[in-house]
Amino acid sequence: MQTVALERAEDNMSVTIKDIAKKVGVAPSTVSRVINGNTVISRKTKDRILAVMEEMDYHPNSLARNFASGNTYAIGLVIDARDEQTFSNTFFNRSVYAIETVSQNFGYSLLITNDREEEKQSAVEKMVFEKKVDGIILPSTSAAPKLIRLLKKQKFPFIILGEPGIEKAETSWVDINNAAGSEMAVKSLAKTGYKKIAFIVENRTTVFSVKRMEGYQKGLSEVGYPFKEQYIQDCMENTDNAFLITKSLMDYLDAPDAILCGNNVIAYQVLRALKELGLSVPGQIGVMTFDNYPFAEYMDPPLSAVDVDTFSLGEQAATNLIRKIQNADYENQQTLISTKLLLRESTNK
Amino acid sequence: MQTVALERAEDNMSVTIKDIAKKVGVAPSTVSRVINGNTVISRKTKDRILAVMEEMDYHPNSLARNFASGNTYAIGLVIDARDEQTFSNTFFNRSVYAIETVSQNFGYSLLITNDREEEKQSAVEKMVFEKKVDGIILPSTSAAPKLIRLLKKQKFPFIILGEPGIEKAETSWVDINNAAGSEMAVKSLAKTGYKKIAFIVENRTTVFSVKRMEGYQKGLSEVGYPFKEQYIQDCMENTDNAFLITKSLMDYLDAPDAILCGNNVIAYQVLRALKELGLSVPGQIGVMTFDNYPFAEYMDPPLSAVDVDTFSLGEQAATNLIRKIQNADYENQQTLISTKLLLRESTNK
DNA sequence: TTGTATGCGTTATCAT
DNA sequence: ATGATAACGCATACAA
Repeated sequence: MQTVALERAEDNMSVTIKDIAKKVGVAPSTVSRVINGNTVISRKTKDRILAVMEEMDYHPNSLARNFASGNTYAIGLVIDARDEQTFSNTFFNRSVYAIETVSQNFGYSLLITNDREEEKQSAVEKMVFEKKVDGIILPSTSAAPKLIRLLKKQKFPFIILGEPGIEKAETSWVDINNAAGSEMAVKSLAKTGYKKIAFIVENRTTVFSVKRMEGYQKGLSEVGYPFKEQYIQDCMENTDNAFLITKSLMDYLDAPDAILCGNNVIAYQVLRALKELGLSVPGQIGVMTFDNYPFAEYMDPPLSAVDVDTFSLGEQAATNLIRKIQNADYENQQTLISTKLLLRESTNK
Repeated sequence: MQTVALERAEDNMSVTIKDIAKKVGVAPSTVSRVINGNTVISRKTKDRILAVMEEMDYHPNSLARNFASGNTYAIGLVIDARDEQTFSNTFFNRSVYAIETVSQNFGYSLLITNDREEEKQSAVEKMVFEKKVDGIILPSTSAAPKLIRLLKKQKFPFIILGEPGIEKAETSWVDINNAAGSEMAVKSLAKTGYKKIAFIVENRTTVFSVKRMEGYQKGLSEVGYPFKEQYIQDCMENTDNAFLITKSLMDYLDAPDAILCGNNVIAYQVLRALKELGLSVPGQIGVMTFDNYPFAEYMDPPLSAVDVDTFSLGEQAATNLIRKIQNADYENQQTLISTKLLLRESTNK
């Protein structure tokens, strides 16, 4: 009869396993077993229970479930709130999308927290102490030594998004293979015939930037090009600087014939500067950029790009984390996601 | 003594209010009352309890708290997964940032879910049925009649992000004042001296697009300009089309002298097309765009823009939702966020 | 102001 | 394969 369900609904009381049990004539524990499905139940009772659950419009109360089991079935994603930009970062957001997708597939909720300092403890520490999630994904910029220490001490599952500056071998992390990315960029440019390749980076300090510079140098040496200090230029976090940097780069006696850019905005400024100088791309100078979004292919000319698969990045991170949650002995793992080269007009010699 | 805390830690068992109570020599309920702070407790016992909590490194178990109280202290943000773009949408992401900020301030966690269809019920319905959150924020694109009906029937707190197509008056929602936005754009262009203003929209179907077109027409009539059908052009969701659209627009005998664009990418294509046609901006034709990110100010020339404050959007949504959660009688509310005009070179007559 | 007792809905540990 | 029952940690109604 639908009546019971309706009465419940009117009273605004939820149907519980007890109600199901009573109606079917079994013990609540039997109903619980059916729900969890990890015990063998006779086909007959199982079917009857399922039918009644359907009939009474039963939905397990996750609050009670979590409490009884001690799991939250949620993972936490930490956002580095020191710059609001994170959320505006398209690449990061593809990762978030991937993380959400994987979580949902595994039956986990995704909880997002900005890593701000509160009165005494950070929001992240709070998540851990109060058991709000079963594990966390941490951007490397938020992976402070203190936090890492806490997580390890509590044996709290976590994975770092981006190669960390510390404890590289004693933590799990996932990153883009930045070194390989710029190496393949240099090699491709060289193969096309460019001889003097400059690199304009966002900064020289972050791990990913350092890796990219290493890969750049490695690429040069592998194709037998000399490394020139002044061919690496630093925007110092202000991409507007790329405009003037380009102009002065092209002022050198020994000016480059190709420029590799750390991101799309830098590339945009480089193109503007070259245009002002009356230099044709790719005729007189080649331009290649990291990141294939959002404007790379709309630029004039369309930009060749080192494409970075941030979906995979998030996917790997989430998958690894959930494995760790479900298996405490799961070993630490470091993963590098390969980059891909998208050749477009801007490097067509 | 630290000993107890240490033993606990070694056993990997958490300190509970019972432990605190025993140590202090009070009843667990007294400890509970101190934690929740809504009962009057004698200064003396309160201080002793707080001291011991500190000493034993106590942290309330949110699983137990939530279960006992019946609240999750979490709000759900639904993402429209039908396009992965949502996450890549900078404007949307500013809203997310705001929502997270407000939630955290009120002590709520933020849970993000893609609105995909699962076996039988959507992820959103699941959140509601299984009491995973206390309320949800729903993009208007996900506000299907079926879901709205469910939410209302369950008296489940929710708020819609973007003016919904249905039940406008019987739901709470927050949106950008799109109509006023294009109206002020038209008026500003007219005031500058532009006489024939075209409008290239993403589509003609979504509520926000319809509102913008209404505002555009209202603006025209207020400044006494005639409305011409062919001055409204539709990209049909493919912004690349804006390139060809612009070319054919300028082919008319009665070609426009200003173009208002639905977003940055459209504006970029418009600029490209005008450049190819050898038309100077703003000399021969003015260009203005909705949205001030990310490239509007870097364009050549820098683009005037209707700036849309998506941070406020999210802030309002979250604030209203939490009020609703905390006060069941809180009345439905419809909020429109004002737009702002950023005048740059592209409309300098 | 504080203590006692009960219950929240489920899982898990014994039984049988 | 299933039943009975004890937890889980906290909030709260009722007593005192």
